[in-house]
Amino acid sequence: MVAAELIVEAFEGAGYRLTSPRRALASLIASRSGHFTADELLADAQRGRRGLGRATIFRSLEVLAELGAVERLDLPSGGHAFVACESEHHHHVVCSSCGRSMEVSDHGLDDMAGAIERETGYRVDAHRLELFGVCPACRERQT
Amino acid sequence: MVAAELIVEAFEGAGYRLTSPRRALASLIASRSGHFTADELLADAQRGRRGLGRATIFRSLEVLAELGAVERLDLPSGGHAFVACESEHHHHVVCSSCGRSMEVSDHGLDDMAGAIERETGYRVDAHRLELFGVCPACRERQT
DNA sequence: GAGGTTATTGCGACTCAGTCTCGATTATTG
DNA sequence: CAATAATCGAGACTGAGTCGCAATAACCTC
Repeated sequence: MVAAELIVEAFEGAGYRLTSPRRALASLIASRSGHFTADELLADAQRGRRGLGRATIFRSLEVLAELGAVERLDLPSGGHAFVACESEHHHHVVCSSCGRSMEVSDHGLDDMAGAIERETGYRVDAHRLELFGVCPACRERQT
Repeated sequence: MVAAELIVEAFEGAGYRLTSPRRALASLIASRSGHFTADELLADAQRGRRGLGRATIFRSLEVLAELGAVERLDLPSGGHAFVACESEHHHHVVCSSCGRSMEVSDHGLDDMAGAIERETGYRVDAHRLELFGVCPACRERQT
């Protein structure tokens, strides 16, 4: 859950026009906790009878991902989802039961990347770490 | 690059029938270094005029992924690819220039997962780490 | 505030990966 | 060798994501 303004500002700050579809999208994203797929947003948009086109959603999500306001996740199922982000470089733990996610800080992953560079000779440019598990609330409910 | 036998044995050991399409697939995979997509294998199969059906390739790859003989990668582009694996739990560095990949060992990722569990309260069941960069050979070629 | 410029939108057609169905085939077991 | 059950291949199908294009609307300038 992230304030809609953060997303609006991301567009604005990067020189994109502030259109009403983009505002609508921002508030849709803000109203979601946890991760969401493009199609979920599309469904939300139609339910709230705001006319948000399919293509627009995909295009905006792509822009937001580039700007770092949103991150694309690869679910274990092979599907794609998104999460809204606040901080710079980070990773997510996502709950496989309720879909909610939390950001986690880097925890020495950079050191690890360094060790791997030395070990393999590769120059490591990018990494992706995704953690899947069960959040405290769901754990409690399970027991 | 992995011996075709390893893959054949994976099928065999898990009680799957040893059919000729599966053998063919094993040798196609073995003949590849680096990662490959299902469609690349399909193309290979047709070029070598072995009749391997599309569905069969997907099905077998799925089985192999379950058996751990192959791992599914999510490329930064959003596409999916596979790599043949030898060892148990590990991760890959993949070269964004030539596609070749290497396995890397765990390097304290488990400790990290533990730290994250303590920090967030999540129980972490699975993680995925993918590293992208440039391999030594390609680095040399670049300069 | 009007007007021009240009980004953005939405629609629908399209692509492409991956899945499903089902009749035909074939590895295994005895 | 026959029976059985897994597997195969072809093609129809699905669903995510993209593209082209004409219509619209932000933003800038005056």
